[in-house]
Amino acid sequence: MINIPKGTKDVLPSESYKWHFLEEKIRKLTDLYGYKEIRTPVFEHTELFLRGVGETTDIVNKEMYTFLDKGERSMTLKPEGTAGVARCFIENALDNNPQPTKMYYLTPVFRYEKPQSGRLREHHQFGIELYGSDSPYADAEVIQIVRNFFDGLGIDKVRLYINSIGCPECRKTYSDALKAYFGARKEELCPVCRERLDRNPLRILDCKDEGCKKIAADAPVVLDYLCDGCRTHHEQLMSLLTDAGVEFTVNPKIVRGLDYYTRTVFEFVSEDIGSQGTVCGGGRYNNLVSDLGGKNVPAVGFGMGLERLIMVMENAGLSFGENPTGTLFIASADEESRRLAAKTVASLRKQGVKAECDLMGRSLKAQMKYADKTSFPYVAVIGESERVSGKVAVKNMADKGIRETEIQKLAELFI
RNA sequence: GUGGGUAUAGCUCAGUUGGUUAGAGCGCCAGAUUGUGGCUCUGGAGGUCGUGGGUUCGACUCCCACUACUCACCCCA
Repeated sequence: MINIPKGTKDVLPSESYKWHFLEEKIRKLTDLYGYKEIRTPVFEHTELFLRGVGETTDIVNKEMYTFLDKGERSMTLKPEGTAGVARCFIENALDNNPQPTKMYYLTPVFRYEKPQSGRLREHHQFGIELYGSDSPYADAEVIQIVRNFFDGLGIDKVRLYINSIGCPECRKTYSDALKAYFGARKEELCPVCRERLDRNPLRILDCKDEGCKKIAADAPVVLDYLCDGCRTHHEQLMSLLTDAGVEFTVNPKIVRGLDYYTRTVFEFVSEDIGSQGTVCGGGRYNNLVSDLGGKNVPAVGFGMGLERLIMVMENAGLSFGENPTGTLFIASADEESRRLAAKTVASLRKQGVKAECDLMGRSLKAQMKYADKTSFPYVAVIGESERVSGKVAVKNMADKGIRETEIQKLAELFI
């Protein structure tokens, strides 16, 4: 018995309609906002993520699915969606097109983590990538897409938190301030944070350790250290969100785990799905394209975890639409009639009617049970008398109503 | 990587201080007089009781190890 790899999930035939439902919503939503789908490979050169996501991040350090291919090249299954898009943008010189470039993706992503509720080794993300604009209007549009999407699904208990972590210049002064502040109280920090002090003091703000939390509460706030450009950007974004009626909470402690972020960062968090409550995370990454060797192209976007989104929706009892069923089941009353049933089904399908017949060699009664259990709304029985008369009764399974018609004209009832 | 919890049928679970052929409900399959579903009834299939050791006359039950699942930390979607 070979079972499923740790941290992965099968989507069973009885559940795939939920994914189709979301994917359909996503395609309509992105079309409404003018975003086109971009598809990039599931694996890339490892180097792309080292440079794109950042070598100090946990994702790159200990969570990547990296392997050597038969040509001894180091490849990595994508741990997030943005780096591949940036690579593609540069490689295809998409900045030569009218800007901005508005893209979305649906992709599996892979991280070697210890699985728990809401955290898998393979999960799926819907992401938005908006390249070419440094305007806060772009940040606002991207955030509004998420809120609009949630609204359309009936999700109301997911809260938006925003922050600005500045540009490399103001982040440096802030980082120095943090080092000074935490450095003075180094002994009180947890061991992990003592390590972080030198490499990435921003992350201390995010620590869940009670002692660290207390100290972090009075730490310098990044928003006080923003340069004029970054502060203006942040303020404009907030007023644009207010104009749009998008509620948000400024949380100076959100930092995010990917190095490429600049200025705006945001998270949409649910309280109801366990400790892994972030359904959507994103922000601005103005230096990613240039860091990867492209031109100086600013960008903003987000990634949304679809498994977590489904958890939120199931938790709230929200609808994924109907699981589609067939329309007409044609049962056969005897062996002689199977051929006519099969021929009739084939003809109906050509005319676009979702028709099925028995493939199990079952009795008529068992065929009826099957049609009932699989929720066919209509059933027709073909037997000796139907073969002779060429007419058939179509039964409505819900109200037992019967309609007579010629076998040849069955399709007319359903078109 | 660090902790806690749990492992008995496809699913949800019983299994009495260790004692013969391991049970239920649901689901699945087949029947309940000859061509009609839902309700009811009857029957059937399906488990090396997570794996490997140990204790014992005897282990699903007690002990150890391993593995898997799960929740939390870390991190993130």
